[in-house]
Amino acid sequence: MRPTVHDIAAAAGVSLATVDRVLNQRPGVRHVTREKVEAAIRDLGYVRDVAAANLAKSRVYPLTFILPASDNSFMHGLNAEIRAAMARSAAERTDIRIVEVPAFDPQALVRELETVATEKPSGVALVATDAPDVRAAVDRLVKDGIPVVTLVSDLTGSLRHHYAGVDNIAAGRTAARLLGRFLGGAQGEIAILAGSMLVRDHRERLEGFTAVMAQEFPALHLLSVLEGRDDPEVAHMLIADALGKNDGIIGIYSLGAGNRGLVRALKEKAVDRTLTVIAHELTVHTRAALLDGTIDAILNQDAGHEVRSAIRVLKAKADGLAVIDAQERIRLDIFLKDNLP
Amino acid sequence: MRPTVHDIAAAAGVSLATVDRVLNQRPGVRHVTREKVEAAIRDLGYVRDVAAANLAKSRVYPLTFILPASDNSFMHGLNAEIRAAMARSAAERTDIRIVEVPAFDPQALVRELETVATEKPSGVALVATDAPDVRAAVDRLVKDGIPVVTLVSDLTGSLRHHYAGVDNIAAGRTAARLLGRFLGGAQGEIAILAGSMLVRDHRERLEGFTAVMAQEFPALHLLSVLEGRDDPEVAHMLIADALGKNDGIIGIYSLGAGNRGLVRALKEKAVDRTLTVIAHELTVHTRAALLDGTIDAILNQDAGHEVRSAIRVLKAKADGLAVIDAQERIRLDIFLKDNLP
DNA sequence: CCAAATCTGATGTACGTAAATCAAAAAATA
DNA sequence: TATTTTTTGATTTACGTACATCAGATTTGG
Repeated sequence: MRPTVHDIAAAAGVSLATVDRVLNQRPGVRHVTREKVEAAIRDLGYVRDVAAANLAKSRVYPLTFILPASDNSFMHGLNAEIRAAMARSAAERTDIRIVEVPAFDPQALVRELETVATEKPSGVALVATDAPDVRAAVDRLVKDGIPVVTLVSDLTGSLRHHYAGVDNIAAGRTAARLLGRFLGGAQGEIAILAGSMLVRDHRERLEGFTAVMAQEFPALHLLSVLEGRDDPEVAHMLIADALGKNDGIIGIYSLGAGNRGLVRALKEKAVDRTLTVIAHELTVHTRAALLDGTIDAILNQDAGHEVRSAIRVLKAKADGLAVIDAQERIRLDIFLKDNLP
Repeated sequence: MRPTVHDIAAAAGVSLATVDRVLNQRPGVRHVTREKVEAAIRDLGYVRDVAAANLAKSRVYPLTFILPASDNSFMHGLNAEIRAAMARSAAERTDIRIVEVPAFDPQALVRELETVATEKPSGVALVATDAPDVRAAVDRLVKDGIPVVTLVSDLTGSLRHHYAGVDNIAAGRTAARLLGRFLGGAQGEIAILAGSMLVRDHRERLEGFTAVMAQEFPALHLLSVLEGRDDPEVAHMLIADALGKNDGIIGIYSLGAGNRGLVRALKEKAVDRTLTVIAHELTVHTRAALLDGTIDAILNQDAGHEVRSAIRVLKAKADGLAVIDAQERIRLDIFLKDNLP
């Protein structure tokens, strides 16, 4: 049997109340006594029974998720996964709130972070917009003792406790190698469709992609980046235009959202030519395109895993517990038509 | 606030004791009364607080893991992950026991399953050897009310509650497509190195691989399967021999273990030729080979995920709770040198 | 050395459920 | 109707921890 507070009290030769004061960092314990208790805790290998503690505290974890109000499949999926987690709130003792802020608007995000700070939740998860003010606001939250996890897009250089998302540089590099290898030794042009260079994850994907391309596949020439603003219509226009003007294009890397437009353009303009296409995020549209051969590979991040991981980490941090790192690593999924879930 | 047993009792107009009898399926409740209580449970949306219940029961989940006594990196890794889970036993209320049985020996496995049945654990996880007797033994366990999860290798057609492992047919198909695409339109021979055709997961990988190869890459000719018994020495010998005799080989698919031998053979015999190589399972050896370019892609199943998933599922089944399917799907990881963890 | 301040112990209640006991009520049987 | 059997209620203890209160002990400062 694992030791309880009673065992600690007996071993340290103090009362239960004193053990409790030490464990919960309440005042009124002399230094020497505190050390006696801590020694007993170490010796017996006591670990607080979190379930019992939470029961006694009737603890719930109020968690706030701050998301950009973007109207694309990925954000909708993320939203749905958070709602699914809300449905499990009772069992998980969470009380989850979703807040939407205008996308790509650092100031709005900062204001929201400040509002959230006054509510003192057990934890905050946010899709970070990369700006110094946001960093500062996050750091303030952390210094107030509130666990913070970045979701999907990281905020490097800030004090956030954890990042629940994929390594986007690695994603870009992987896309480059897949595209390069799939194209064999062929020579030609590569079109790149991004959402916006203002978002960190897209910038990082591009960075990784161009690095590997330059180093390992010099026969492939990268065209300048098309910014589709994650909008299917814009994406369609840009790709249709590019394919019409340039028949040297033999490959496409779509690193953002709005792939419905990309797929439509491909079906209209590229039936007669062989294009190799790599895209991000598995949606109904990209899935269908992968199956019918329009897209050759999809790189994906599992929003469900990201949300569940963020919640686990926030709860653990709120309790000062360790997390299983391997479990919380969000993996880059590579889907070919053969290994779709 | 979520409803408690007290609320149910009040709503159903019965006493706490009766609610308890209904909840824990104890005898001594008239049919009509039982239905009144169940109605109240539904109406109020009561869900038992598992943490409190476990606390009251001082419940632990005795779990038994049955593994083949195989001496390869993957099984060692699996073993290590189970031990890591044992280290978390206190917090997770588990009491995990590992039993090793001779590999590829259905009778030994059946005997062990029968022994385990007498111990009435809360759950059993096993790496299944595919045989009718084993299926029957598993079915008996299930009928005794003991949750059973197959690990790594499934036992289709049995009553096991869940399979914690990858889809090996999909894995084989994916390997085929990667190899085919990486080879461009080239023509040549493909060597296949397996552990043994007696193991279901290897058979399934081969099945998926040959299917896609035949259908989509007719220019590639598959050589007959080499069985390396998951042994590095045997694998080395077989591959070195094949490469020496046949210089039409342009690709290799290694779908089992013992890749240390494969890598050594490649470094000795294939420095001057360009081979495309796909292997399974990320280990120190395959990892190094991927980084230095000897191997082009690694397909992997995350043993840690499999073990944690098996434990979660067994606990949930023991409590009659639902599992999050998406969370328990074990994914096929595809590693290129760019997205290694 | 006494008063004040600080520390410690003893005790009780609570969290939500499990499980047991005994008494009382209701139903079934004779 | 009397008796037995079955069903239900009331109550208590327990799980391991949190938290509050009050009394008693010990340590400080003057």
